[in-house]
Amino acid sequence: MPETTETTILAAAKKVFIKKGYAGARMQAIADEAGINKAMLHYYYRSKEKLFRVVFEQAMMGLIPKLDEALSGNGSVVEKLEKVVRAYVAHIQENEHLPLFVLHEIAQNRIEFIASMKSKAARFPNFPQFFMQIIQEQEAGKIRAILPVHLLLNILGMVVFPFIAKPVFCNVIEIPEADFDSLMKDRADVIVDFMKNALTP
Amino acid sequence: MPETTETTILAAAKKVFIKKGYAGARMQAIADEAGINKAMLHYYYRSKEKLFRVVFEQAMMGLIPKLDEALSGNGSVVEKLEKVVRAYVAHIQENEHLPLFVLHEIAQNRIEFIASMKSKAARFPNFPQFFMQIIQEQEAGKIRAILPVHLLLNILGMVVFPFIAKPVFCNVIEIPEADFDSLMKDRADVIVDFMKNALTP
DNA sequence: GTCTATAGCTGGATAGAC
DNA sequence: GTCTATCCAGCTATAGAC
Repeated sequence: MPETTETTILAAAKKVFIKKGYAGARMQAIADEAGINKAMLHYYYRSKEKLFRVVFEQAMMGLIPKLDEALSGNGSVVEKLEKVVRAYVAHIQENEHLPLFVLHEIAQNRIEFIASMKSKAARFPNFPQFFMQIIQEQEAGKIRAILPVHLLLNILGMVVFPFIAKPVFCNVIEIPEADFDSLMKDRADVIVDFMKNALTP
Repeated sequence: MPETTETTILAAAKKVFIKKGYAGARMQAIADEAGINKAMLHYYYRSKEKLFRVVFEQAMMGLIPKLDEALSGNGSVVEKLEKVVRAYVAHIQENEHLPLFVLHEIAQNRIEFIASMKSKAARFPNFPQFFMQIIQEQEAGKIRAILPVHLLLNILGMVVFPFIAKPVFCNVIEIPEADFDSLMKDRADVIVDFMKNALTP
């Protein structure tokens, strides 16, 4: 990706929006971060709203296709979920503010995102198919009974929560954030282990 | 609690702040919600910042002591965690925007909250003690090995995540929010079951 | 205590020179 | 394309009448 002014702005906007949220972000802060002038933001992206949409879309694009990559193919349910866990933990560790950003902005329903997302995303996960596979393995006695939706929520919850709760958690439990980070290095392994135990009949 | 103007304002402020976040909340919106005038907000609470602090503090007070209630006493680890799950699921179901609010605002570190919180909270959970109990039960072979911090994160993740992710989840998976809500009725049972299977040696 | 009116500022957006 | 200067709406906060 060449470093044009346009891409510099976008990178700066990502940083600021994802950290502060739409309402908390300031165009001035984005301009400063990009090392250029406020007017340029409007020259390239017209408005705060439009700039935000680009940032948000790209943020989602970094998440949704990862699910598809993990869930498609022909591994077992546990193998697929293990892929989900590892892919997300790794991705979030490199973008720590990302999940909270996405969750917060969607809760504000600033976005009617699914329509635009599904059409634009190169890959989109096939949930009905995956859920079916879960049920089949359960009927075959390979994994314990649990509604597929709940299983997915359990996994995603264990993956995502620690990162968005880090500041609260460190404060309440009183451990330094550095210690927390080093604990998180094993995070994927711990989740996979926990999941396997929970699902083994 | 008598319905004075002061309490009316606070209730309105809770509603607006928790739904929109600090940056997204408008004093006018709070005034409207309370059915009174903007000037009154300042008369009673001086500034947006000060009003926010009261709201935030009370929000945290609704969460932290619940942990203590569940973790103190003399049940087993699993029994205590089951209490945590049931208490939080119930509480969040009645305050659906609460967790995202707390997580988002703390991530913005608008709050150096632990100091003021620990001194004001009537009950504050004793984590070292609980973690010790976990280790003891593990050494006694009663539950599987897992670092106490990770275990707690797993449980809280499974509890909190579904509620904060509801809008995303419903959009991506394409199920109506009403269906999701009815799924969530069993949520506590599902988590408890999953946890027990994961922890049983 | 409660209201109306308004001050004062912040921040998104634009005009216009270069 | 990039900058400076500026407009104007929207917001917090206050003054002042009742």
